[in-house]
Amino acid sequence: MADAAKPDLAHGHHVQGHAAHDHQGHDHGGARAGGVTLTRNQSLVLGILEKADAPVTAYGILDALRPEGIRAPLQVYRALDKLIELGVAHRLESINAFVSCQHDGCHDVAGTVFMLCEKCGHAEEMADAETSAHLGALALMARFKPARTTIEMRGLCAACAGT
Amino acid sequence: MADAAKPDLAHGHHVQGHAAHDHQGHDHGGARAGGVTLTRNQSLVLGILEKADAPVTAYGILDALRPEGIRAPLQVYRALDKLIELGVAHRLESINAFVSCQHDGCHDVAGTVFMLCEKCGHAEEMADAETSAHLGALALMARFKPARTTIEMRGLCAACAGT
DNA sequence: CCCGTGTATGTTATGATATTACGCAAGTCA
DNA sequence: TGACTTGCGTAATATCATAACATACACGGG
Repeated sequence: MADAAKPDLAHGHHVQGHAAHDHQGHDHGGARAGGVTLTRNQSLVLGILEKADAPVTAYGILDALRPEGIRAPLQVYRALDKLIELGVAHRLESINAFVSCQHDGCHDVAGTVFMLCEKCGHAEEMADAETSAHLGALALMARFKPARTTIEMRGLCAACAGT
Repeated sequence: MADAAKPDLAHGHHVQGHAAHDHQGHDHGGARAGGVTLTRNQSLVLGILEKADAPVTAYGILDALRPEGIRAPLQVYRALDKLIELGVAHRLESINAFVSCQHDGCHDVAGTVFMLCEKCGHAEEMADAETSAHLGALALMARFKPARTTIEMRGLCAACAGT
């Protein structure tokens, strides 16, 4: 475990503007001024996602972090779960990959739309309030209580379509 | 199933109202009056999907069809690919499962919305033209050329939410 | 102070989902 | 006939995800 057993203060990543259950045991000594301080693993995983210019698979993250001492899929999946719960990362269901949130406050919006280019792999995230509203209305009509909503379009991005 | 193992000419399943490439080699003797006659494997797989009252995974289908002689995942996946291409089945990306189309002409509509109950497993399919239009507009703005669109809401259905 | 609780960690093993590679059979069509 | 296409069958493998178990640390109550 190299140096992972040593919680040497501050992990670099902090998450702000998050209005969920403000309950965080074990904050590893980070400053956490109104936000949440990520643990080492969470910070490492988020770092990979932010550095990447396209979605990354869990095993891709794992491989990227092996030098950092990450060895098992679970370590990655657990960090991802947390990051997603915090709203700073998203899971792309249709391609089994993950991206960091491109906005700041996605946790609030349920109508997050992804456009995934099948040629270059680029993922573009957008929030569309209207679509969100329509889906909400649709759910209401069906008396369905949505917890998580996935909207993903796969196709060709502007660059790859040559438009 | 019980009586499903008897392929006495005609595979039982025919698909109609489909406007795709009307090209079908190898039709196994089925009548095919304006539609498409499915092959034995495709018909078996579609049968499972139609009989189920919830989405079924590929391996679930495989297990269900072992008595019919289906032995390998690939046999199922190939049939599913074709059924999806024909528009008579859908893949639910967020739960890695498959359903038969609940309407008749889904192949035309890009705005197919699924509501997946996480408690009872029920999948409700609806077509929402407005959502579809909004997403289309969004794509147009981004100059994105969508090929396939996934819209899935997970949560609780009316019955399970106790509303 | 000690202990229960909650969260995070690390490891091993396994389960679940999906595809690649190869060869064969049968229909279509020039 | 021979090239082409579609579907089928099998084996092996690749990819994605979780279960089960044990340890560590912070917090707060008794």
